[in-house]
Amino acid sequence: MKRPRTAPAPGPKAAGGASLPPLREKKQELVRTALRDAALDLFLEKGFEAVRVEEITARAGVSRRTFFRYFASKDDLMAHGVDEFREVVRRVAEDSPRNIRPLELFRRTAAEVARISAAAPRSKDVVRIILASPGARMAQMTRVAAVEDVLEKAFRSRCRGREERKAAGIFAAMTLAAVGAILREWCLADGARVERITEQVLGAFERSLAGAAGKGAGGRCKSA
Amino acid sequence: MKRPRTAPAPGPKAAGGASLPPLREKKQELVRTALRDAALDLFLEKGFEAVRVEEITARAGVSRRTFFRYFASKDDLMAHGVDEFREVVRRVAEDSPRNIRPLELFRRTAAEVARISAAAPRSKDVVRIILASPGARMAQMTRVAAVEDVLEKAFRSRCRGREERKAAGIFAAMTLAAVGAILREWCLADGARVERITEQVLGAFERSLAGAAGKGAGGRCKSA
DNA sequence: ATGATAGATGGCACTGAGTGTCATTGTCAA
DNA sequence: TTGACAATGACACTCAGTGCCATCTATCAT
Repeated sequence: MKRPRTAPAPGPKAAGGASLPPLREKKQELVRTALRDAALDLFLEKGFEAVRVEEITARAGVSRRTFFRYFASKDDLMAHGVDEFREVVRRVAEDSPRNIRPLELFRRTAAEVARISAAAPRSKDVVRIILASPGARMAQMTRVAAVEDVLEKAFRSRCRGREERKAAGIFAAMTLAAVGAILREWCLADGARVERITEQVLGAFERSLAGAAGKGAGGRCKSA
Repeated sequence: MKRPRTAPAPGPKAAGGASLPPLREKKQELVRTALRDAALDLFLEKGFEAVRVEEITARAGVSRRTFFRYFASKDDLMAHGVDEFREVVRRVAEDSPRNIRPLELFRRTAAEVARISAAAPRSKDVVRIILASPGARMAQMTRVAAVEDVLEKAFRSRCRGREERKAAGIFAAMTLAAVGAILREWCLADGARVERITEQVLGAFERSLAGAAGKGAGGRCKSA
């Protein structure tokens, strides 16, 4: 559990876009990736929960204290890049016509977030770790929840009535779950492109939603 | 974060359904509810993250060590009764005709889980705490994830093709998100019955899904 | 170049969650 | 009553996370 006692942390200049001397920034990035690579390797070897911060820092060659200047917590390592999803989500919502149906916004957002996720460094390793360790899954979800709130707002503005806005949260959760399903299949499928998997999963979902007979294997039509 | 170092814990006879002498069981239940009530009150007063276990045990009149014999963690307090959802989900799936569409199973499961949740002791307080404290929300999600896995299996058996089964996870997440939305509205709505809120939210969602003009307020028909 | 400055690191001590162990107390059944 | 066993409290311990400060190093003005 997070214990947000007081201030954020002194640490490296927070990487907050602000201009920073070149060599310093280079070194920061070096330490950050060393830490992250060491951690991901260890998570793959021993499972997320079995790895202590001390082991990570030992492998990366920095002190325990320095670790917490780069990452807020062990969980934070699993959430790398998740924060930028907030912007992605906002952008997709803005770029989409104002009057598309929620289901269409769902499709676009899920596809885009999945695309970005898959392109991130060591993305398959991250998925593998999450599939293997419940703790890692939780660490992810903690961060993803913040994205869900932004997503919910986006969906709210696409729902017509006051009543229907209450369902925006369901669309938001659907979207993130779809991303999860896509990434999982993409990780298991041997070398397929994300775009293909995305169409496959999203298509399957929409067919199941409609209840119409799909073109897929074993698709018997059975009226409810 | 959970650190599952070794064994579960010695503690009270684990409440595992096994027959236990009457007086012992009574006392256990007394301590458990004292602990839970004290915790919930404190969470409402100060927010989930600001409450230390020590404060809870002080108010309940037991030692710190005893707390961890009744609850695995502070988070565990927020997940009271969530575990039984697994059984509820299984039961709903079994009681439903084999050939209903996933969307119908979604509706039935969400409605039933929401009904059970609302009937739990102090359920509105729990929702209130979750709405106020991000940490409490996470604590819930951690446990709910286990239910999601059971739910996913249930949905998988309702999806026709091998391809469509890949979408089962999306239905599972949808369902739990719907429960969350229902409970939130139920908590905000003044004294309305859960059943009414359930119909409202689920109906709104399905209308939004179809994109057809609903009967609800402000439902203009707008073709995409 | 050189020295002042600001940022980065490491070490240490501290809080708080969670766990193992054991002596003590209380309940139950014979 | 007494022996077996469950529950409790006290203590010590591990590990995550944080504040503080001394030290080191890159940057920049002179």
